[in-house]
Amino acid sequence: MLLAPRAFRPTLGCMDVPGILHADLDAFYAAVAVLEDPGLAGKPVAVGAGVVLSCTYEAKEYGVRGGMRTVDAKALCPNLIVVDGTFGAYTDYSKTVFSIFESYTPLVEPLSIDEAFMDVTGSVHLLGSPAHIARSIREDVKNQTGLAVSIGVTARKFLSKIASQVAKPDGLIVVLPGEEKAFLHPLSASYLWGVGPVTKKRLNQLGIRTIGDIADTPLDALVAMVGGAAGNHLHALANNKDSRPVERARNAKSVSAQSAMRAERRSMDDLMPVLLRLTDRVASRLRDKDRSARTITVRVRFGDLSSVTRSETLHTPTASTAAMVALERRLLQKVLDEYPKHEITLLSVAAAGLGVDEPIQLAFGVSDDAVGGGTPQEIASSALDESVDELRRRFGKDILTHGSDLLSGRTTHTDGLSEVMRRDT
DNA sequence: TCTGGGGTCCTAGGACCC
DNA sequence: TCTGGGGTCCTAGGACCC
Repeated sequence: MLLAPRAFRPTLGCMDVPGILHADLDAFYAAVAVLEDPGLAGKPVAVGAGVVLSCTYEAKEYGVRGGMRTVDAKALCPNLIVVDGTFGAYTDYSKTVFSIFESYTPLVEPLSIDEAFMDVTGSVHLLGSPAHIARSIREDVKNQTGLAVSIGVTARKFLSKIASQVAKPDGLIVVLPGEEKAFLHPLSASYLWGVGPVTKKRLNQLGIRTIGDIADTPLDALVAMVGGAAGNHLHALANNKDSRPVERARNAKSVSAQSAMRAERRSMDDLMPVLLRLTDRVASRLRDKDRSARTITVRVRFGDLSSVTRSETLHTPTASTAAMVALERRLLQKVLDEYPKHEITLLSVAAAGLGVDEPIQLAFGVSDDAVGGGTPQEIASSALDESVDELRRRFGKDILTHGSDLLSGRTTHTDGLSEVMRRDT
């Protein structure tokens, strides 16, 4: 089923062409490490401190895998060269690769730093068949960066992603219409997006091993096994149904930071510096993007790897380190009180319910009524003065001291606001 | 087999409102 | 006052992905 990429066939109509590509850089971090230090070429190399983020195919031959502890990887492969993953070249390579993608179609959907979907259906009449385009992209990436990229070409997103996995390393697989199920059904169920260790085990217990087995299982039986959403999802994919379009980058829905630590019982005093550091990371990333968050979550992982989360949703979004830390401290205190003896191995904070920064919404939200003409800036300014007065009336406090920050879209005022609203509830 | 950090989505129960 | 139905929001936990 491994098809050689075909030559450009102008007779093939657009509608018949499988026009969705999934491109995945091979062993990205490790490959970049080798490019940055050519002395590493041909050697078993792993990138990562503590755990293996990525490793070369030479290392994979020894059984080294991503996610492994580096000490375990060394045990498998004594010659393994471990490179600290902190050098900053990754994003440069990634940018170059994505700009190559975008030179073939504007419809590029990034999945991560080293992976993307592309819909090239609209480029076919200019650039040739999708298979031809894929081959061309692989050459461009190789020539301009030295990296190998594997590509799957089919008519559906999930299928192209599977095809690129099967194509690795440094390969190209094209699955033509009509041949999808023949390609898909013999593959292990774990190739499907959404089948991880737990679901795989559950399916195996019922004798379901391949994607074809899933396709042959009645939908209601599948739903009974793995739940409504997952059951419907897997059943559809196994039958080659996936109508999701390729979409350009979406905005993130949450921002988080975490820090692992030695298993030890820790007090609030021990944890506060960590909490502050993590929160500052999250809050400043929010501010950089001019966004703010409503739901703040604290997660604690214990020595036995179980974990608990505590969260709270504010009335008003915030991007202030101080406001977030104050809330997180309360949530963390709850956990410490509830689990007085547990050792703690990880602390994580997350901010979700992200909105565009509130000052902008506030300004234009009230500018419709009660405001006369003027420049946009003037309209926004008088609208803001009104809202500020309204808030002062409601809360009876001088909570908004940064009027100019409001206008400039900074978040300072939301800090005071959310703190007042929190006390209020 | 549990070793890091950053994410998404789903489920299920409870509170609350109409 | 009790009961029922329907909808939304919040919280907590879990699976999965790169």
